[in-house]
Amino acid sequence: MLDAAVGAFGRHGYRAASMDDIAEAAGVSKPLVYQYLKSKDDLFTACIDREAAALTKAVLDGTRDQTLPPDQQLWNGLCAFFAHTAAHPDGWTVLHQQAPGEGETFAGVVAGMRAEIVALVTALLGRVAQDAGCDEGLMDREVSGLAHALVGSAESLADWANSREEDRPSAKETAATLMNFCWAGLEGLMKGARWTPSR
Amino acid sequence: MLDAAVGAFGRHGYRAASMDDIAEAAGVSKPLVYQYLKSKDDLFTACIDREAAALTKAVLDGTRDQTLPPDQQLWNGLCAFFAHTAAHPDGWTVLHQQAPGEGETFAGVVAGMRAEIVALVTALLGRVAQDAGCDEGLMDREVSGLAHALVGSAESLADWANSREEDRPSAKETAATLMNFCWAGLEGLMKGARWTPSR
Amino acid sequence: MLDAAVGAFGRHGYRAASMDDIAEAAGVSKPLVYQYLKSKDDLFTACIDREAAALTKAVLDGTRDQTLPPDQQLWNGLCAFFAHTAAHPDGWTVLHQQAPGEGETFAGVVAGMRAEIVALVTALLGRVAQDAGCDEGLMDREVSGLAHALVGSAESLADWANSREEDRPSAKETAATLMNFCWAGLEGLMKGARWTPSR
Amino acid sequence: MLDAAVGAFGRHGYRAASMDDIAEAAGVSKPLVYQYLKSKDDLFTACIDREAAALTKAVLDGTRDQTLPPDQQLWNGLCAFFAHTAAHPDGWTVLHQQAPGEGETFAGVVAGMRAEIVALVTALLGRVAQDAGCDEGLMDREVSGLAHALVGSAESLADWANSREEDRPSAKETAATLMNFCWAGLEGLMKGARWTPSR
DNA sequence: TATGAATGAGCTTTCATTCAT
DNA sequence: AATGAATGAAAGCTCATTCAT
Repeated sequence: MLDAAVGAFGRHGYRAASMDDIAEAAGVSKPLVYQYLKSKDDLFTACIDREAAALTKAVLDGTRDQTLPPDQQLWNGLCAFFAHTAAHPDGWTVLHQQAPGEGETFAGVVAGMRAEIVALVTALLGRVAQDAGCDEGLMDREVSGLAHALVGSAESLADWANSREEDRPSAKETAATLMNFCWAGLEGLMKGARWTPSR
Repeated sequence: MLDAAVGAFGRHGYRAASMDDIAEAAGVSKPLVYQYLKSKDDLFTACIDREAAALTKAVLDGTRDQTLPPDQQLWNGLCAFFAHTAAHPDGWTVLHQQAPGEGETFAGVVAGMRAEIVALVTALLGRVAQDAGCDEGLMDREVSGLAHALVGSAESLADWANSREEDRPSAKETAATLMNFCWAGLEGLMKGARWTPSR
Repeated sequence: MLDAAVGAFGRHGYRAASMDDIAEAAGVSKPLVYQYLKSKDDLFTACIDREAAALTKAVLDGTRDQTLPPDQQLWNGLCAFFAHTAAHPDGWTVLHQQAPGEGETFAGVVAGMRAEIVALVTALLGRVAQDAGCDEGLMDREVSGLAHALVGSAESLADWANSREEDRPSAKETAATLMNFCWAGLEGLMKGARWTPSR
Repeated sequence: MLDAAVGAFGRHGYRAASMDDIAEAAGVSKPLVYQYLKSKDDLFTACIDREAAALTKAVLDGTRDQTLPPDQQLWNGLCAFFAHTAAHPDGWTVLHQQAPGEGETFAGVVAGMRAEIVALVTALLGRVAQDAGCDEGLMDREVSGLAHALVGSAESLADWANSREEDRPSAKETAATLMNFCWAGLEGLMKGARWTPSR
């Protein structure tokens, strides 16, 4: 039933998806939906919770092996991320496009999930900095921004990959694109290389 | 009047913002709103159009000087982008959080704006590749993804910067973070350097 | 099961008391309720019937002894009435407050019960008139009104007694109040004494 | 519009009267009803308030002349009461049959009105006792019950008079019935005459 | 027999949208 | 030109009522 709800929400948005639609899509009657979940808000929250937990779990599972070098770990996480978003496009839409715009309550759940992933990336970048012998304190203020940039580019690529009707890139291809995009820069950055405007 | 509408939409979302709210916020009566714009859809479209045009113009103006080296041009564009999103937070919210989730019609407008900016970035990356003497054809398939990654990280950083209640980074600081994040990678990439999984 | 229903109806009213509430209060499942009584209407009717019959029986039992003088007979009936309404407050509420307002069908049952009691009182007043040697025909038109007044004051006193949280008067005290209130008047009336406006 | 609502509530009861019915009866559309009164509860409350105020005013106006002897004053009040209930049968039904059974909120308003009238009657009875040279303290405990009995009989007679399809008694006739019913008893009572069971 | 699970129907409420002034 | 007043249409939610076990 949550599947139907996620599908409806993902395709029409929170307000536009009526409970009738959802019930019909689930192949049940409206009151039954209300028997399981007390209100539309609760239903939406349940959807977000489930999708957020699933996505978080996928990424955490992908990055479980802490013995790998950071780039391999990041690569694994990205592959897991793109594989999951490709496998659950409606869930991804709900998380990325619908929930944040429908009020603080819903946005908060997604923000929490995002914060968890950002924290993961931040920790990973910290390891890179440490490996590079970089003064960690010097970096701290910047790392949060970098993590947000990395997560944002991954989100954008997930949308991009999902939006392709044909010739859709695989999760690994997308992950490779992102690694190519950022890794050299990050590694260099951790060694102190910085880009500065010429004047 | 559009200002009031953008404010209401940005703060409450498309469905949650009632025409009463908007009219009141604009200090006019509801029928007057309908006299200027035929329907709520039209009003929202007008908002999106205006905000998208303004943001596009800001970025294009920032990158007008084609004689600059690509990194300087990108830097200018990013500064313009972050300055604009910081100066028009409601507009940015409407474009980034509300419009895409409220139906194809609205999403299309934003997608068009995004495509324009992606095209700009793509062209810029093409110049980099050319400067690096890289075989352009070899890159083409990848460049679109890179451009989307870059745009996505910029969007994410705009949100991140706007969400900071205090110690909010300036547009230049944010742009610097992003340049640091990606430029070394992009430059190297154009010279053929690639990240590959070790196994 | 009817007890639970009467309790629920008395406390929440006919519409506000849901079948779920009633079934739960009765400690059985909803379908079982429907097996015994075909519908909510039937259930309510059964409640009213039972309560009306019980109240009528109590009053009739109290006034069974026709050999007593009329005032003693009335006194006995009132004691029985107040004792019953105090012992079955929910039933009394259902009869007095809920049923009359919920449609002709239900009101009819209560009206029937009331008519029966009014008839009893009317007969009693007839005996008083006869004893007083009063021309019965002269009275007839008025007696019905007097009986209604007497019944109404009894109903009002029942509510009043039940509504007292503390220092609640006993059935006999309440009956005495009512006898004091009306008996001298009735007796005089039957002898021809009448109150008339001075102008 | 309140007229239509009072009519609908009086005829069908609070729950059974749908907002559609009320709007149609008022000759307007449902949203208009909501523009004037925020909710069904508010609408019902407004009806009760208005009817209670009107009835209270009628009775108070009838008993305004404090220079009259108590029986005349009571007579005037009763005439006003019966005239009003006969002129506004739906309002009377709402006050007497619907409101008390539909929740504490509504019952409270009616209880307040009733308390006001009971207080009026109580004061009146106090004057009678005083005129009779009766020890007032001795009476106090009983007077409240007497006042409730008197009010209850008036209510009952109002229903009875309104329920007559033909040969309906006038307000004065009804008031006379009630005065006959109670006045001799009350006057005697105030002089110390009491009815007591023979054993 | 007795019930968990399910639903048809209807009610309150809201909102985009339009007259009539 | 500009608005107070009004409405059609639809959504969320509840409840009496019934299957299928």
